[in-house]
This record gives sequence, structure tokens and C-alpha cells, in this order.
Amino acid sequence: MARAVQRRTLETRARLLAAAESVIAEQGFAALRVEEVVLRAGTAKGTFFAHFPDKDALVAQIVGARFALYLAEMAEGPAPETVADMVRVQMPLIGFMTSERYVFDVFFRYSGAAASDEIGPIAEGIVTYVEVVTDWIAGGPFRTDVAPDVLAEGVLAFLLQAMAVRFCALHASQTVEETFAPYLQAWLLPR
Amino acid sequence: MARAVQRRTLETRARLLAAAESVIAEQGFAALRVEEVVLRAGTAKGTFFAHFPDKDALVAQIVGARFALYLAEMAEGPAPETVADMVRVQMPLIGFMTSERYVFDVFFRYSGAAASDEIGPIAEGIVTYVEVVTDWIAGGPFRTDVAPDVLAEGVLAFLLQAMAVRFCALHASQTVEETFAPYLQAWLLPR
DNA sequence: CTCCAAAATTGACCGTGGTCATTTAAATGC
DNA sequence: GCATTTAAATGACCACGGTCAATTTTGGAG
Repeated sequence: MARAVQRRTLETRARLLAAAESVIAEQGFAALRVEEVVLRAGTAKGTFFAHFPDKDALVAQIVGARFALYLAEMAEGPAPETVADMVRVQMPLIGFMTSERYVFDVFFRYSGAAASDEIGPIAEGIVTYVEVVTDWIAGGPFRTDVAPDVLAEGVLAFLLQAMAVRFCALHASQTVEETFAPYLQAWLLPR
Repeated sequence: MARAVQRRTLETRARLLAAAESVIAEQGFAALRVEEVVLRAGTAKGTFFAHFPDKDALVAQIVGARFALYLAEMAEGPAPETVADMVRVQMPLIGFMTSERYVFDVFFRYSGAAASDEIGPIAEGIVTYVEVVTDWIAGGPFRTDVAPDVLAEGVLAFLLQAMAVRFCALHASQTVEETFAPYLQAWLLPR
């Protein structure tokens, strides 16, 4: 039968995560190198890949954890009653998602996870995001001809769209919220 | 003063593109290797990077060319009058975009280009896509409380969303069009 | 035709993510 | 305690995208 996970395993994993966090804090996600992580963690490179299937899995772990924090914030606060409010309460999350192109790409890759059996920290976060927004919409003064969860997935689509514009438009004068809000207005409160 | 481009340059570039096309035809985009391309083209690796800034630029060239073909098809045909039609006329394009995860990612990366100064074959295609859809919407029986070009960018957002679901949902029973159509209905013809 | 400067090409080399046979450490049975 | 077996760790190695100083080719200028 399978033996219990050793304490050593958990310690090594924690060291790798802490090392990665420290690199990210100093240099950002884009500059993260597996070599640097194992150096700081004091392990061999092979050990890294015994704990994470690939580099992306480590990043997903860290990004997913932060994602969950922003989502908890959003879920705990009062449900937004207007489109402007809905954008406002998402600003911390948007700020994080757009802090680096690399971080945004991580989200983008899982953006279809809301309606899937995909697993992993980011996919879970996406599912939670849709649930949170669904609750907002269901309880708010928004259109009722479309199911709240469908509307919520649409909100996600527009969020990603607005952030994509930010990264594609080099000299963009528009901020993410300036792009996001009109879409939400048209999506949630059609005349 | 700058000399004219040599014929040799154009020939080499054409050989590289042809070599890449043949690899893709045989093994798909994901399996494309620069080594294999230069081998088939009969050039050195360095030559490849003298012609394309990186591997992605080559892929963008090829993907962009096919993208343009589908867009021309869409632009030439009659404008769709219903949501179902609008989905139907986009099916060839959707088929190509979802033929490989790798291809989809290429589009995704430029999906914000519609409102940007980004250049390159894919970005141009995205801009054209939005223009084509804008014309459809402006001339069709769709909502008028939102500007056609804003609606068109929303259509793009939903298209990407629907395709993302396809790639994230492993056992998805829903096809892209089944996901796409309800969004378009709610977006273009709110009750 | 000869020579020269710009353009094109070359391939050895590098950085980085990822693999795997081997070695070391820990848990289990006696 | 000792032997055995399973988990964990190791680091040399590979694949592949990308770089660059050196070399070859090309198209004029004289």
C-alpha cells in the first residue's frame, strides 16, 4: 500500500515555493528561472521536477494562491449594484492580472475553465470568479432575459478582452477599466 | 544609401517558408522545429533568424496568410442576417483556429490588437475581422443602442471565449458553435 | 576587370526547460 | 538492530530557440 508523504517532501516543496516567491518578489515572474529557484532552495534541478510537473505548474500554484486572495476579497465585500461598482471592486484583481504580461498569459490559458473539468489552482479560481460574479448578477438590478451564469461568463470574456487590449496597445491611453465598463454596460444593461 | 533587396534574399525566404509549410502539413504547427525547417530549406540556422526575428514571426506569417483567406471568404459572402447565420459563416475560420491549441494561442496573443497599433499579419487579421463583423452588424437587424464596432469587438471576445472553452473542457460535449451562438444571441439581440 | 562596402550566410555556441538512470534516505517487516 | 523495499534526491545530459563574430556573396564605383 502507498506510504504516507514524508515530512521531508513537504519541507522540500515549501523551500522550492519560498525560493520562487523570493525570486518573483525581486525580479518578477518573467525573470523566474528554475536554476535560480533550486539554487536558493538548495536542491538539485531534478528535485524541482519531482515536485512540479513543469515550471508552469509552480507558477500556477503561486498565481493561483494570489488569485484566490483577490477572489475572497471580492466575495466578502458587498455585491456591486452598478456597472461602475462592478468594475471598481475588480480593480485589485485586474491590477494583479495586468501587472505582467506573463501573469496575464497564465490566466488566459485557463480562461475557458469556467465550464470545464480542468483542474489546478488557476482553473479553480476561474470557476470561483464566475460563481462570484453570477451571485452579483443574480442579486442585482441587471437584465434577466439571460441566465446569470451565462452573463457571468460573458463578464469574464469582456474582462479578458479589456486586458488583452492593454497588452496589445502600446500607446494605449485607455485604461483597462475604461475599456471594460462600456462592455459591461452593454452586456448587463441593454436598453 | 540602402541597396535593393537581393533576389537571393527572396529565394531563401521563400525556401524557409515552403520548408515550414511542408513540416506543418506533415506534422502540424506544434511539431514545428527550426532545425527541421533549415534542414529542409538547406540553410544554416543563423540564416533563419536573419529572415525572421524569432520562430513566432514565421508562424505568424503562415497563420496570418491563412487567416486572411478565411476573412476574404467571409467578407465576400453575403452578410449574415441572423445569429445562427453569423456563426455558420465563421465556421471555416473557427475550424482553423481550433485545429490546434498552438494555433489558437497565436490568435489569443493578438486578440487585443483590434484597438491597437500592433502590427504583423495576425494583428492585421484581427483588425480586419472586426471590420468585417462591424459591417455585418451595421447592416443587419441587430441592436442599435451600442455602436457596431463595439459590438463587433464583443463578438470577437465571445468567439475567443467559446474557443477557450473547447480547449479547457476535456470531455466537452458542447461544440464551439453551441457555446458561441447563445452569447451572440444575448449580445446582439437582447430582449 | 578589379576592388570594395554592404548584404547575406554560416555554424559553433549559449541559456533554459525538462529527462532519467543512479544514488541516498526513510519507513517497514522480522 | 538488520534487511528490504519504497520514496526522494541527484546531476549529467538532452532538446530546442536564439546569438554573434567570422566568412562568403553580391552589386556597384572607378
